[in-house]
Amino acid sequence: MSQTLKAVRGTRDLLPPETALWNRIESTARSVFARYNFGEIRTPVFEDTALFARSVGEETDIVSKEMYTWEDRARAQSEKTQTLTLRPENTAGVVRAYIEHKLGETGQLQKLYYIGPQFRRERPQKGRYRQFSQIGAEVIGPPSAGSESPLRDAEVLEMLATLLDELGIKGWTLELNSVGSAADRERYNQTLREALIPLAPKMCVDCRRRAVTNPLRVLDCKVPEDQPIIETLPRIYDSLDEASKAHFAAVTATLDAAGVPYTRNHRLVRGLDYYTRTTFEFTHGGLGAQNALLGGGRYDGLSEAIGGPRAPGIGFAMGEDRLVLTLLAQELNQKSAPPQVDAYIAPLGESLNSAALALARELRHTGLYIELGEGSFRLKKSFEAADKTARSIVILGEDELQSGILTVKTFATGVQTKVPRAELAAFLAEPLKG
RNA sequence: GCGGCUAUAGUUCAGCGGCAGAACGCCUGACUGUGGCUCAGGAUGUCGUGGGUUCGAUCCCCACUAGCCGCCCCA
Repeated sequence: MSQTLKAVRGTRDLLPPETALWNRIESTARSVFARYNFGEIRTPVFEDTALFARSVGEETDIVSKEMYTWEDRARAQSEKTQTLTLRPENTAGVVRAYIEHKLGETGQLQKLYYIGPQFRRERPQKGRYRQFSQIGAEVIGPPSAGSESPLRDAEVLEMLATLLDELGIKGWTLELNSVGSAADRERYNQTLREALIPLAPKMCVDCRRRAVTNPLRVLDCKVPEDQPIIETLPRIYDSLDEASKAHFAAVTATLDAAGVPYTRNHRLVRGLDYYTRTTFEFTHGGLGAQNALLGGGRYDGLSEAIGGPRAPGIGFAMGEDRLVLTLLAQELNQKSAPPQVDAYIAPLGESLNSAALALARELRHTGLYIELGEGSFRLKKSFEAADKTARSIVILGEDELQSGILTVKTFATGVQTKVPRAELAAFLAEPLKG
């Protein structure tokens, strides 16, 4: 019994016409990033495992159980084996590249974006795949370049609001919080742990476990009965030092001035260890449990954590798969787009096939979108095929070839006319006719 | 990693312990160089994979695989 080979669990093929939507999303993102003076960075799909362990955090689920990791065998005795990992996210790779290429030495703020596949070995669900694509950007640089300024946070958030609007995402929400410095966070963790000692026994089993293992995660609990208790817990804002409070106030004031709507979410504590101060999520209903379109935040200590110079930064990662799902759901109610193909060339008889390709070549060189039929088709079949794929049909029979005057029928109007070959391209290029 | 639901035509899905079904799509013709609307006809398939029960399994049971939903976590 031969097994048919299939895409492995959690991976999938993207086919037309959906790939057109992916391209639209990516070109929109590139266009917005360019206007904000971001340049593209492309880092390797795999990296030394230590990079992720030291940046994302040894204890996070991502690193402890979701990475695709393998031992790269040595090819020579002098070569050491290395433990490699398919990147589970891209910020670590970008910061590694920033350090490796000494971009901090330029003294300039680095504004970098990426679009590409990431890999996590999670249980697949709708909007969650083992190979998934993220669109992300990072603003990073030495403090002297202004990399710590709350203006940078606000600008990134304002850019994201612009991007989601230009993509046509309706009804997004920006949720904003601050987790403070690494020290603030540790202090809060301790405060929370203590506050939970008397409360945890009244909460769900997961919270009882989290109260000990990872108190911050209690804030994410969705069990309705636990909500009143969670509301009484200390808020992270009260554990922030004055500088972090001031930073957060400046971010919100700048957003207010720019007219970017947001809601404060005291419970928004992100899972990756490297986040400091500002953290945020843009969410959208209709994605089920995977309601986050994108998430991000500031990571002022990340560069140093992986052996680089001080290089504060802020960035985000957007789930491209989820953008596609959201846009597809929105477009369900809209009528399908008209065919992009300008004309379908129908040769009448196989002897006209070569003349048809020559004509198609001529028209395509003018920039027209042309589909080429097949001379063995009966004209009726050519019409049926043309009507499904193109806005018009160009009939190429012996008469047309001899006279140089082609027969063109426009489907939208049903009008059929004779057009000299020299005028054909111009005729087809007019939207109302072609 | 855990729990629940699901798997039948290209697609969306019915179905039943005893010949494999519908709609849409596809093909052919009515119409020999004219599509859409209509009418007539046609083909859809290892019923996810492997085992078991049974005279007989697409149906019942088990395992596996995959998808969906939730948990964990996260984009």
